[in-house]
Amino acid sequence: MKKALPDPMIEARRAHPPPAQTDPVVGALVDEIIGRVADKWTMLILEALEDHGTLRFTQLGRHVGDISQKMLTKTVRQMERDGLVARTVYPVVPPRVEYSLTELGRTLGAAFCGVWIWAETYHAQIEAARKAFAERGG
Amino acid sequence: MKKALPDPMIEARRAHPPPAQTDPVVGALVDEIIGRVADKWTMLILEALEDHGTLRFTQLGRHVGDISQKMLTKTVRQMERDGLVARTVYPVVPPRVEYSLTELGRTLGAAFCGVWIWAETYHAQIEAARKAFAERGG
DNA sequence: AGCCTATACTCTCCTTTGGTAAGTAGGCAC
DNA sequence: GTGCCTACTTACCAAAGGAGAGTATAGGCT
Repeated sequence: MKKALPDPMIEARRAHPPPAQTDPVVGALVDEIIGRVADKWTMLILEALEDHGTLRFTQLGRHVGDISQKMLTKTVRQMERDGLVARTVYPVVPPRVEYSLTELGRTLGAAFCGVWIWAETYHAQIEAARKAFAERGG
Repeated sequence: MKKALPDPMIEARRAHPPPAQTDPVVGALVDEIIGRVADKWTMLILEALEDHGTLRFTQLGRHVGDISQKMLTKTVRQMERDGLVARTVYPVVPPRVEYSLTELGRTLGAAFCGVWIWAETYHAQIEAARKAFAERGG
């Protein structure tokens, strides 16, 4: 499907990678995106939609877990705005709204996949580190 | 949305996990870890230490960008607690404190690597999606 | 002696963000 | 009529986070 639009700056950077360093312009842009995408609720909603496909508002909330309706609405709207989720409204009563990942959302889900695997793999080490930290006086 | 009354569909799914699916106990644990690790500052600090190796407090802050000292202190301490960064204090005046990634931190950095590549690859599409969203009346 | 500098915080105040609980719309079953 | 269903809003309050000033103190300069 939609191939990544060739970004000349990124391509140039990849062709001549400075000592493992990003160029400042792209770096700033990327940091901005990271700031929007790297939050708890975005990641959890992404996971829920990845695992269960299309979901209605309330179902989505249940799968995410301890999220307030306010944050669910807000986060999902932000994700829609960023082209990560598709929101389909059926004009019926009672209302019916379905959420699913777009192609772009699925690529992000794939990117985050490594983080989930990491969490699954190392959560025991984190617990251990935390205990050690507490014991030497945090 | 707090208590999540037992949803029969969810329960059924947990009883018979589809292939390549996490078990609910580990899943909850993982979600908790995601909640701690998936925040803007943690990711940006991780990136800074990955790119530049050992850094002192003020240098780290400069590399991260627009972070307040309060959040830098807090986030870095949390990361130390979780075993992601090592904090070395030299008892000299003026004070000197060095931060670097632990082995565990480096594995997390590697896991997040995919997200940075995603952001670099797709930021143009996000901008486009946002513009389209605004035009059809956000 | 007195003063200044450097660094890694910490503290106080204030703004922004997020949670909680109570609406709201409106067709349908009763 | 009453109540129910669902996907939101809204009002209010608590918590998180930013801005800027303050702290400690060895060494250098005057």
